[in-house]
Amino acid sequence: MKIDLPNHTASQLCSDDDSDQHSLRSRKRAATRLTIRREAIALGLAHGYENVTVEMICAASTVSPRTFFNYFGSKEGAYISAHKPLPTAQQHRDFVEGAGPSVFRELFELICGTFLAAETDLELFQGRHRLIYQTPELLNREKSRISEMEEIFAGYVLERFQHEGRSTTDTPDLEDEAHMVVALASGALRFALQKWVAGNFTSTRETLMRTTSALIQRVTTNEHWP
Amino acid sequence: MKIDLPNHTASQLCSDDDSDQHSLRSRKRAATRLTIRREAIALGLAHGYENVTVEMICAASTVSPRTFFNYFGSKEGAYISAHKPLPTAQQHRDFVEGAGPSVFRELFELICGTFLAAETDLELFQGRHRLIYQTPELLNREKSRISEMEEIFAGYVLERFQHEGRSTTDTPDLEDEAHMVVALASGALRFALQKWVAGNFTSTRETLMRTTSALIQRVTTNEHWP
DNA sequence: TTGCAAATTTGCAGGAACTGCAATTATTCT
DNA sequence: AGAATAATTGCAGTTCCTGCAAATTTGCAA
Repeated sequence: MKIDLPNHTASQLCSDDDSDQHSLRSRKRAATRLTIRREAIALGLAHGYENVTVEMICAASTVSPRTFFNYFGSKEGAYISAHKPLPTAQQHRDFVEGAGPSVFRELFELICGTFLAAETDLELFQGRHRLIYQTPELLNREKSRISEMEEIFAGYVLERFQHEGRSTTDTPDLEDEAHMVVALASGALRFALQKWVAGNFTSTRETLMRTTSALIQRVTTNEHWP
Repeated sequence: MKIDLPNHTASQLCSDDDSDQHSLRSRKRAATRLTIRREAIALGLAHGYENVTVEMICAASTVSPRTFFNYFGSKEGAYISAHKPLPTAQQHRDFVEGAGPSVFRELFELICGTFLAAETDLELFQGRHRLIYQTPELLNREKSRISEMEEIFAGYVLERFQHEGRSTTDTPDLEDEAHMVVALASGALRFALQKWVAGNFTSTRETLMRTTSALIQRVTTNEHWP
């Protein structure tokens, strides 16, 4: 099994996808990857992202620069969230075929669920989050990562619409409608995530859901349409 | 007057801001800048962004590489939209103090007006647009540029809320609410822009407004809240 | 017009990110 | 153990980008 081909064109950064479970090899790889990430973030937090060189990171994690690039493909790669949190086929189907009354609520739950499930190492997550939000360049990357996710979820919403019997030929804007639903839900998620991080990861998902749902409602119903 | 300090940290790319009007100097600078942009985009369209080197661009526009970086600070700089289209103080005030019934509509008009007013050279605009949307790296930049704009407009919406008497202490989520309003309006704008470009810049702003407004309405009113 | 001051362009040296290639070392399989 | 496979590494080279100081151009005033 070859490591992470630098499939850089598609703005792929890297994946922690370890399809093998328990070979010495894959455990070692996972360990190395984690070490590099940790050192990278520690250095970034200590000296500021732009003052950290790949060489420093390598020195701190005792790998060669070449190996660093084998793993991450780019300096940023070591900083940007590893997982592309995709819903399971099951979650996907449930959402598409679910006929609940509120697309927003269900979409939000879907995203929430997928997103939170993916993050395992809280400490790493926090460090990365702090660093990203104090580094414009990383923040930009993060934002575009998020907007890639949004594309995907917009696809799901579109599927759901079609499953509800609405067709693109019938409603040409259907795709745009899907995108806007996602934009709104995503705004809500950003909000929720901020609360969650600010509150040190304490509040329950249920509480967040309630608050957020109220927010969406307020935004969209205070409006007097022309 | 010094040229464009490479204020690169704040993800500033460059500005075509020519505060002087008519000195030979500034006209020459403007011309050079335009030439470089044109050549850069032409080369990008011809060979693909990543296969174009700064040296090629320089050769095509007869400036030294060092001068290129004096102008644009980065390779991307020559490709990403130059203007940061900000509303005039007048437009800003009108929006903040306007008490119309639909924030969305007025925000959309504000953005639309500011945005379209800024683009003068249609041909350049089209070329850039085409190239950006076929180059992931540039698209990311563009997206983050857009989300910077969104920040700004979210600020305006917040001001408007406050002008309406709503305070942050009263409603802690007020800022988030502003962001969500912008997210929605921005989704609408993206939609509108796409139509506009696809239709070869023919449809009137009024038509777009109507279609878009209908879209927003559909998204937010088909919803049965929990 | 001439000559000085300020703005602009340029060359050069060098740092840092990144890639391809081939050699070396470590793991896995038989 | 020994062959097959995978991971790591070194090295040379390209490209982006920066600082600095010298050369050139332009604006302006005597």
